[in-house]
Amino acid sequence: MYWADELASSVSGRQVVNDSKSPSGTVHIGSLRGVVLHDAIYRALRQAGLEAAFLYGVDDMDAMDSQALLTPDAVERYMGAPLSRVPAPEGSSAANYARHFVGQIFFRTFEPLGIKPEFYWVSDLYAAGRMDPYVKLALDRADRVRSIYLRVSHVERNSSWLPIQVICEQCGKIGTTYATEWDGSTVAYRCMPDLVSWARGCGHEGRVSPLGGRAKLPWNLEWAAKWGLLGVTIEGCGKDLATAGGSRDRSDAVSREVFEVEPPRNVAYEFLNIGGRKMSTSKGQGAAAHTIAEVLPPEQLRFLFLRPRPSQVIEFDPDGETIPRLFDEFDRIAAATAGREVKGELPTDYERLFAYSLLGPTPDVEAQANAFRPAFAHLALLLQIPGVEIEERVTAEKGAPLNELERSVLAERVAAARAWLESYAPERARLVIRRDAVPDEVRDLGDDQRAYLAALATAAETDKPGSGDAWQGLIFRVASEIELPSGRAFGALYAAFLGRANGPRAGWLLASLESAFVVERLRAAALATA
RNA sequence: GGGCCGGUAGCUCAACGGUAGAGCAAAUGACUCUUAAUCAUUAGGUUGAGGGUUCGAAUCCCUCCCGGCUCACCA
Repeated sequence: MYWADELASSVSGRQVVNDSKSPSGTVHIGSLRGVVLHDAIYRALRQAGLEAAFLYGVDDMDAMDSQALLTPDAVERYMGAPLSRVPAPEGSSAANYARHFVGQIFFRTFEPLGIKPEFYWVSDLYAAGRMDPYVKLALDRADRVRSIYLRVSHVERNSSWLPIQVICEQCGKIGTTYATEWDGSTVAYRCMPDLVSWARGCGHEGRVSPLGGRAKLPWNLEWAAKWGLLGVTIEGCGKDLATAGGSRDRSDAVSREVFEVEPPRNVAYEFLNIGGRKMSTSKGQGAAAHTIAEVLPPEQLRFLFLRPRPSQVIEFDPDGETIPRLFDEFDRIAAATAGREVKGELPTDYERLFAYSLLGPTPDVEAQANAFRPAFAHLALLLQIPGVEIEERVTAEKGAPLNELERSVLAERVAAARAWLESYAPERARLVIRRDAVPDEVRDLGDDQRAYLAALATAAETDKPGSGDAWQGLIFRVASEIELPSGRAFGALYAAFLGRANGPRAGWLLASLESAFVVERLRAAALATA
């Protein structure tokens, strides 16, 4: 059974799926794995007939800890401040930094993926006082929190330490304060210049109520508090958090022992590596989500994430043949789902995989499976030949007019193929007509092939073929006249015009060029000596 | 040092106790019409290493090797 269906069949009653994201730094493509996974779980629950909600929280009370996207003069002032209070970059209409980056960039990638969770902002939960009961519990039971840290993660906290981060009343930073002395209504705090390496506190000291949005819980407690407040029953996390003694273990223990709530079901998922390396937000490496999204339409992106089990690392190297193959595999699964015979093995539960790759919540699986999908690599090739009418060609391949769905699939793929040719396509997928000079590769041609080129030039002058079809016919006719196998004939043409052994449908290629140039090149190549 | 996940054909992966498989790549061949297509054929593996359990192990157990991540701060 598909893993998400298996999970859905093992629970009962109303389910609340939650996922969250800290909006610091860039959003890279790996961040989307969690989103897509949670969406699949949500859909699996609904399909199993369960009542379910899908929440997505933005941790915008977190301190700004990435200066990559701040202007130099803003670094000193805002590093360490809550993301909800850092201004949005110049030119943005968003209310603050968090809303700019998550709202303008990340959320924009949700909609196209067909993912529609209920969004909430953690700063709103605090400001509305909804987190207050958990803040109080955490402070009242600070000794338990400390002992959990020690027992679960072997982290020893000073006995005066409190599980709360106050926003400094003077400088507005949250990452730099250290709080002590909870008296039931206020805590004492100091804004430390050197508490953390990435931000500098102002030195202010005071007492303040930690309620109503003036302070936040540390990460592990905040996570557990959200579970309790929102009644979360299922929440996966990346394997960096899921390790023994790691964040998840700590939050689970806090949830049970401090807030006395059973933590949600976990689904630990692996990373997406690009070229063998982890995508890192803080180091700014790795493709941003929207960059990959240009080359991979939503269904293929979902497919990429949903095909392996969550525990499997995804090695995604957008160079080379990876992207065309992803399309091909998707098309094969689509064909199999439609009941057509396909070559090779199929993943178990391929129909489920296909359905979850489609945009939700209730896609028309049958129509999608039956839709005609032009091969990606072939489209990329056609796009590079001037004068080719793509839809006409694709319609001819299908042998019937495209329906509306197929036309939108085609448009999507044409855009993706264009983007791919500009970014990731390897040299050998790029087509360059060697206009300047006869390619060196013609030296490897045999005498029979040279004779063929000369004969074709002569025939072309007589026949004046004006279309791809006419050229294609002539190519075959001349080959058969001099009894040259068509494979050798085509090889000669590709060498003469592209400097390579193979290429796109030759008739169309020649038809796209001026006939004078074609004839001249055929003669020149025929005469080239070895 | 502890933990988690992984190591199967050149590459990406499947099989998860019952004769090691597929896709792509490669090689060969076919083709008067999608010649980067399609079709046919071939080659490619002591399943990281070594032990154990079993009638039988890629699969279960132990040890080791290699890779990624993680366990201190922060999230």
